[in-house]
Amino acid sequence: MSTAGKPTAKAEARAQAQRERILVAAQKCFVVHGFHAASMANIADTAGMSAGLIYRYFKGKNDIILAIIERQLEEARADVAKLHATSDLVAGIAEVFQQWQANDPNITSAALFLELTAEATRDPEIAAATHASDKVFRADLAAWFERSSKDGGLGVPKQEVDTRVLMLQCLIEGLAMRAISQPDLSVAQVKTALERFLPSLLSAQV
Amino acid sequence: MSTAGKPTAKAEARAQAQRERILVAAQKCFVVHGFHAASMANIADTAGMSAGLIYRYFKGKNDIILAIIERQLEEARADVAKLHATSDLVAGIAEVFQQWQANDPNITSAALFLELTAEATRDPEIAAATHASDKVFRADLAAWFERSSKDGGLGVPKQEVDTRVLMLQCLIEGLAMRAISQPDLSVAQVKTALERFLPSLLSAQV
Amino acid sequence: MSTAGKPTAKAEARAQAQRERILVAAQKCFVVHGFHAASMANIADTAGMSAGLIYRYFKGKNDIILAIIERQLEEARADVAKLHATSDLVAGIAEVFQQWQANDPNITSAALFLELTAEATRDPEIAAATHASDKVFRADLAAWFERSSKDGGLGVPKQEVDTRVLMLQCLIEGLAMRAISQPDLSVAQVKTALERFLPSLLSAQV
Amino acid sequence: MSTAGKPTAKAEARAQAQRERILVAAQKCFVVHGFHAASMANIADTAGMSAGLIYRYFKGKNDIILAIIERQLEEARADVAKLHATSDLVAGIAEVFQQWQANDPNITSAALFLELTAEATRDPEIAAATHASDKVFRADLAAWFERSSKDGGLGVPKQEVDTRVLMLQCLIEGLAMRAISQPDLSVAQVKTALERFLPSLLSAQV
DNA sequence: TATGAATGAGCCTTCATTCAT
DNA sequence: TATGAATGAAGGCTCATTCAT
Repeated sequence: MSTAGKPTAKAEARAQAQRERILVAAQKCFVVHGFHAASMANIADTAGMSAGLIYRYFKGKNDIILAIIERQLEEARADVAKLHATSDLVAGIAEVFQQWQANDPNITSAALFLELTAEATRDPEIAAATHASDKVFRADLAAWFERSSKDGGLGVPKQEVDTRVLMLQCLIEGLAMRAISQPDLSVAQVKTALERFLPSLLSAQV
Repeated sequence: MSTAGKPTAKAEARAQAQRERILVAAQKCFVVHGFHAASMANIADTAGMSAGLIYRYFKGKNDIILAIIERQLEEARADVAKLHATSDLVAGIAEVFQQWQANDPNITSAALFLELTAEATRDPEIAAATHASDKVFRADLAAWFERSSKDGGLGVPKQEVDTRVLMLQCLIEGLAMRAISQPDLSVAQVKTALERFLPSLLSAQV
Repeated sequence: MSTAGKPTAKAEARAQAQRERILVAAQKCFVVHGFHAASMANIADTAGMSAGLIYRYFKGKNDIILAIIERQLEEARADVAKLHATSDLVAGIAEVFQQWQANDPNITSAALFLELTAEATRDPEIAAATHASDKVFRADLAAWFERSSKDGGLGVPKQEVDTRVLMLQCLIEGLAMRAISQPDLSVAQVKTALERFLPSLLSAQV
Repeated sequence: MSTAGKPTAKAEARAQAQRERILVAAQKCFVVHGFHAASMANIADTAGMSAGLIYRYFKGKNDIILAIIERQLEEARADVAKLHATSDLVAGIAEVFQQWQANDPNITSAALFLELTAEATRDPEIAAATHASDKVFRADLAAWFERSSKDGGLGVPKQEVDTRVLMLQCLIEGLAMRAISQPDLSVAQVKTALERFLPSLLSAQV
C-alpha cells in the first residue's frame, strides 16, 4: 500500500503525456482538414496510436475541441503576459500576424481560430467554452489597460478601458481574417497601420 | 432547329432561376447548420426540390459554396455602395454588427463568413474565390476612400488609403468575431467605440 | 396535379414492400444470430440491399424490432382466431410446439420470442411494445374464454377467466422454452400432457 | 520441490475463489445489462479486478456464460431440494415469481434465464450445457414426484411422472415470461391460479 | 426536367482480447 | 499474480452522389 502512490503518479504522468500527444495531433489535423473534415482515424494516425485508444483519454471528438479551446486561452493569456514585459505591442501583433499568415504550426492557426468561433454558433458546449474563455481573456486585457504604467500597465482611464479593449480585439481578430483573405498583405503594411493607429488605443490620455 | 434558339433562352433563364433558388436555400442551411453539417438533402428540402436535381445545376457541394462566395461579394459591394449614400458609417457598421449578433438570416451570417474564410485555408478553389473576391472589395473601398468628397468619396490622402482600408476591414471583420464570442456586447458599446475611433480612419487629414 | 395521387400510391406500395422485405430479412437474421449479434450489414445482405437503404424505411435497429413485435402480435391474434374455428386447442398448441422445436422459419421462432421478452427488461421502448402487445393478446384470449359456446367461445365462468388465461399462457410460453431446452421432448408427450390437463382449463364448469 | 504441493493447493483454492468472484460479478452484470450488452470491463469493475485478469481464469466471455449455466443448475437443484422440505409448492413458486417480477438480483433473473435459453439456439456449447443441465434438473424433479410420500416424495404414479413434470416446468417457466410481459400481474392472482391447478399435478391419484 | 430510391464509402465509437510491465 | 494500456475489428449510422424511371 505504501507503494501505491508512485505507480499512480507515473501512470497519471503518462496519461497526461498521452492527452498532450492527442491534442497536438488533433490540432494539426484540425488545421489541415478542418474540425469536421478531420477524422478520428486521422488524428490517431498523426498521434501514432490506434483510434480506439483516443477514447481512453477523451470522451469524444467534441471533448478534444473543448480541450483545445482551453489550450488556446492559456496561450493567449501567456501572450498577453509577455506583452506586459516587452510593451512593444506593434511588434508583438505584427509577429502574430506573420505567424498566422505563414500558418506557423507552433501557434493556434488563424483558420482554426475562425472555425472554432463559427462552431460556437452551433454547439452549445463549444459556445460555453468559447464565451468563458473570451471573458477571461478580456478581463486580462482590461486589467493590463487599467493598471498604472508604473505597475506595468497602460494607465488607460477607467471609463475608456472597455472601448479600447474592444477596439484592440477587433483589430487583432480582424488581422486573423486578413492573414487568410489577403495573402499578399505584407507585414510592413501591417506595422505601418499599427504604428499609425495603435497609439490612440494605448495612450493614457482620453 | 429554327426554333432551337427561343426555348434555349427560356431554358437558360429557368436554369438561372433554379440556381438562385438552390443558392438561397443553401445559404439558409449553411447559416443554420454550418457548411459541413448541412446536408444536400437539407438544402434540397429547403429549396423545395429533389436532391438529385441539384446536381443538374451544380457539380457538387463545393460548387455551391463557390457560388455563395461570389454572392457574398456582390452583397458586400452593394453594402459599400449603400454606405456611400448614407455616409453614416458608424450607424451602418453598428447595424451590421447587430444583425450578426442576432444571426439575422437575411444577411451573410458571421459564422458562415468565418467558416468560409477558414475553408479558404484548405480548398484551393475556395481560396482563389475568396482572394479574388476580397481584392475586388478592397478596391471598391479604396476607391471610395480616395475619391474626393464632392464625388461622394472621403478624400483620404492617397498614401494613407491602403492603411486606412486595412484598419477598417480589421475593425469590421473583428466585429464579426466579437458578435459571436462576446454575446453580451451591446450595440451601444460598439457605437461608442466606433464614434471614438472611426473618424480618424475616415478623416481627409493625415 | 391530377396525376399526383397515382405515383404516390405506387411509391407507397413499393415502400411497404421494402419494409416487408427488410422485416422478413431481419427476422431471419435475428433468429439465426440473435438480436444483438445480427448486424445491419447482415440484414441488408439477407434483404438483398445496401445497409444504408434500410434507414430510409426504419429509423434504426430498434425500430425494426418494434415492427417485428407488432407483426408477432398480429400473427398471434390470427392464431387465436383460427383456434376459435377449429376449437381443437390440443392439436393447435402441439403444432406450434412442433414448429418451435423444428425452428420453422415461417413462424416466430421460440428463441426470438424469448430474446424479445428478455430485451423488454432493458429497453423501455421494447418494454412498452411488449406489454401493450401482451395486453391486447390477453384480452383476445379472455374474450374467447368468456364468450358463450354458441358464440364460438368457451363459456368459462367470468370469475375464472383471468386465472384460466394465465395458466394457458404459462403453458404455451413454457412450451416455447421446453422446445429449446428439451430437444428430445416428443410431440406425442406434449399431446398426452395437453389432453390430460388442458380440459380443466377450458371447461365451462368451475 | 518438496514445498511445491502446498503452495499449489493454496493457489488452486485462490483460483477457485477468483473464479467465483468473477462469476458473481458477471451474473450481476448480465442481469442488469443483458449478456451481450454487458462488457468485460463492466464485469471486471464489478468484480473489483482488472479486465485482463479475467482471462487468466476464463477463456473468454463465452466461457463465463457456460460456467454461469452450471451455477444456475446448482441453484435450481437446491431450490428443488428446498421444496421437498417445505412441500408448500404454491408458496414456493409464488415467491420465485415475485422475485422474478421484482428483478431480485439474488436469484437468476427471468430475463437472463430467457436470454440464455435463446442463446442455446445458436451456440452449440451453450446448447450442450443447457440441455445437460435441464436433463439433470428434470431427473431431480421426476425422482421427487415418483418417490413415495413417506420418503419425502409425492408418490405420483410412475406412468404419470413425465407428463406431470413437463406440465410443472411449463408452468414455472411460463411464469418467468409472465413476470416480464405482464408487469401488473399480482402475486395474489398467481397464487389463486396455482392453488386452483397445481394440486392436479401433484396429486398421488391418476 | 425532375424524382427519390439506391449505393457505398466513410465516420465515430465500442469492446473483447492481448501483452509489456 | 495482476494491471490497464493498447489494439483492431466490427458495428450502427449518415450522406454525397448516381441513375432508372
